[in-house]
Amino acid sequence: MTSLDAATPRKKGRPGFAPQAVLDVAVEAFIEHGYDATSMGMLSARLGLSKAAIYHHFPAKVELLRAALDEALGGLEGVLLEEGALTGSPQARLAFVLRGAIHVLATRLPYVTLLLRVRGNTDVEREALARRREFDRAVTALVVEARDEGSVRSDIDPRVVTRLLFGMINSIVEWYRPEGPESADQLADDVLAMAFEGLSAS
Amino acid sequence: MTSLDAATPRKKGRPGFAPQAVLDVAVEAFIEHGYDATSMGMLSARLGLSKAAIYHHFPAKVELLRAALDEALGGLEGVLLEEGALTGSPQARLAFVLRGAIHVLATRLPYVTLLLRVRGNTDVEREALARRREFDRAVTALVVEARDEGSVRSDIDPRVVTRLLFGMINSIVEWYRPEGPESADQLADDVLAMAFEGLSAS
DNA sequence: GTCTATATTGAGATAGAC
DNA sequence: GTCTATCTCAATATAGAC
Repeated sequence: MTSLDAATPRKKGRPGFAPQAVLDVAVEAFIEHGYDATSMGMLSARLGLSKAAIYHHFPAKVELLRAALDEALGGLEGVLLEEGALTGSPQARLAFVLRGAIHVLATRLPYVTLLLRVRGNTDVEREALARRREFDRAVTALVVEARDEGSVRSDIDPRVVTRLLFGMINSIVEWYRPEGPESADQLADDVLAMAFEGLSAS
Repeated sequence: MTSLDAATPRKKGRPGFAPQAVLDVAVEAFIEHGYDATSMGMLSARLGLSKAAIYHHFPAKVELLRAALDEALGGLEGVLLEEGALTGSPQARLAFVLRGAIHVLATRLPYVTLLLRVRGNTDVEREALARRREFDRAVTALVVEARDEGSVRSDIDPRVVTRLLFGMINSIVEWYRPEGPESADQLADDVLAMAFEGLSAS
């Protein structure tokens, strides 16, 4: 996954690269330099592969971006379909979705990191932002439900609440490293504690 | 400031552009497309000015970036030097600094937005990130003081607390617009309420 | 499936006239 | 202070051999 030897074994004889290996290297570079500032030449150098060979796996640079963003969005959207997001009290469902989002973020860190850097300059980016907005809308709806139920404060606009919640959650990509001391579960505990109870000592 | 007629009046006869007008247009473009992906040609088109004329005001593209980042960092660093950041209880000083950071963010929105997009690919960016880290360190020290005082929860690592706080605060640049309905003071009230008291209904 | 070689476009920056 | 014209280099993408 991180190295040159492909994760998926090849079907035929040739050694070569799995598309997944190419994608992972590309995502790493996109995060480091930004999508636009990353040249196919840089990818080819990192892969030890010619530019032309990359075009064999992905027909255009933007298809690498599309595949990566889809990986992130699929994960987030999947959380909304899980059991815990559909049954239980609004507060419990909200907590489940936030925890799920943190889990996706931790397990698909590079893909989500890239998603959060996208600004909507190409069609692929705009489609991704639209899907992301749809996800946020679903979470805002949960915040509204929890507020109506009385479990969440009602003195702040639910959209602002949702934005601040995801501001906190999304910022995790800036510093969390899976190989570090903190597990994804511990991380989620800390974030949910800060989100629901706040900074003040109880 | 936002338009073609310069803010600072020219010393000599020629009309021309104030450097500040060039900078503001550049920052807008850097935010929209990213620094690397913004070409001097795009800036020249937006300004209605030739590329060569831009080089008259700023000797290189990266100097535009440097000036913008300095604007943001100067504002944040200034907060730490104000009266309220130096006197009072740790909790009060922490709240003052967070409120001040939100105020800087709202009043220098484009500059801070750009600062938050910087990834450290050039020397100018790395210097900016170092200054930003120094600011964060100062805030972390305040969190530690407030924790020792007993006013801030002690079950989460102060560095994690600070990162989550600024994750929330920094995310404001993604959606806050000064011309919108919410004033900067209201915004700060909401953010501090969420930060200190959390999402749960009291 | 990978290579070398190349077509074509646009980048940052400069020269020198006005 | 601004212009046109241009230098040099690197970008995406393709052609065609192996």
